[in-house]
Amino acid sequence: MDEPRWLDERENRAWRGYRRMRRLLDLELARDLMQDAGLSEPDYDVLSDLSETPDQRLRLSELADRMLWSRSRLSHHLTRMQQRGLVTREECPSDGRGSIVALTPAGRQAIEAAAPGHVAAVRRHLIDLLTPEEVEALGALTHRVVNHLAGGQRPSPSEV
Amino acid sequence: MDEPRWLDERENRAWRGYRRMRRLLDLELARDLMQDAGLSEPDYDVLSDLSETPDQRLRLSELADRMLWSRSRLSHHLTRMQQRGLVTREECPSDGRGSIVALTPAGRQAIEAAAPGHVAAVRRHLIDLLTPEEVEALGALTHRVVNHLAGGQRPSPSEV
DNA sequence: ACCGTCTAGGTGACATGTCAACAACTGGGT
DNA sequence: ACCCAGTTGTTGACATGTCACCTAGACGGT
Repeated sequence: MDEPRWLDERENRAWRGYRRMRRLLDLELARDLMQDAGLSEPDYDVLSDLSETPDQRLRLSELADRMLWSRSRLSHHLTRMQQRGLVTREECPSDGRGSIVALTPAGRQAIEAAAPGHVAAVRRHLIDLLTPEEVEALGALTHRVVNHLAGGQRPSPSEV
Repeated sequence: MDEPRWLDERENRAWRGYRRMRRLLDLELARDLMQDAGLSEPDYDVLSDLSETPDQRLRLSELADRMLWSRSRLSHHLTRMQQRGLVTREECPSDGRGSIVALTPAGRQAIEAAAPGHVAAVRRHLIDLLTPEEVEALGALTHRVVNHLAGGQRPSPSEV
């Protein structure tokens, strides 16, 4: 094994900064979201993805793929959200194995109540702290990394 | 409540890209790390922080603060790592309540074996995909956000 | 129609993280 | 010397995520 190419000072700064930001931003956004909407981040993501869909409903596996979650994780999480009345499961007419996840009125209400505050928090703690050039750069760079990772032959969490 | 300022297209692209990258990068790095070193990311972080310290040992609360972990989480995790022989707990001479976490030889060996591959993975999936300007921008932007979040009166996870 | 194989989703056991409560100890004020 | 509020680290109960495995249904080849 050759001597590895360690990160230089600039690279290290970026890498550490990224990880620290990741952690702090997560804590902060999760805290805000829980306080003023009673939702966890995973809750919010599920509701958000469902609400963006024309019919407010999605096949479970379709939702799992969009979220980059395993089917198992999603199934467990849906069971909990279902018990809270935020979503329901319906039979899939075209596939007897399938299961369709649908937003309930309470779920719709929850995401609509939560969204403005959440977006405001994202602005306050991230977006509005950046220059337009930085927003642009962040968009470009993250998409490049995502394409690299998604394009590779890495199994998605549901295909393991 | 006024109509919130939703994210425009560019902002949305940055925000979604960030979250997607976050998730994919995490899966990939965790996978690699587990496969070729038998360590989880949290394991790696603990070992890494300890190994960077002059004496290979730290007060538990000091380590928790550096990692932005709650003391509880760290304590639980250390118990597991201790059972695997990667770290030990020592009494703190200056404070009877205190506990000092120290790297064992096996822990040192584990981090030294894991580090080259991990750094290579970070390069392969992130750093080497970016232009020098992007690395610089990522460093600058993340540090600004971190200062904003850490500077605010947000309680750290150990102070809740 | 009947296989054999694959896919969808669910389940239980277990690993990990969170939260509140606790005992042991510190350190300043009196 | 003594109190007492604050800090340190641990613990147990519980929430969440992961993994391996299972059943039911789909679907192509014969």
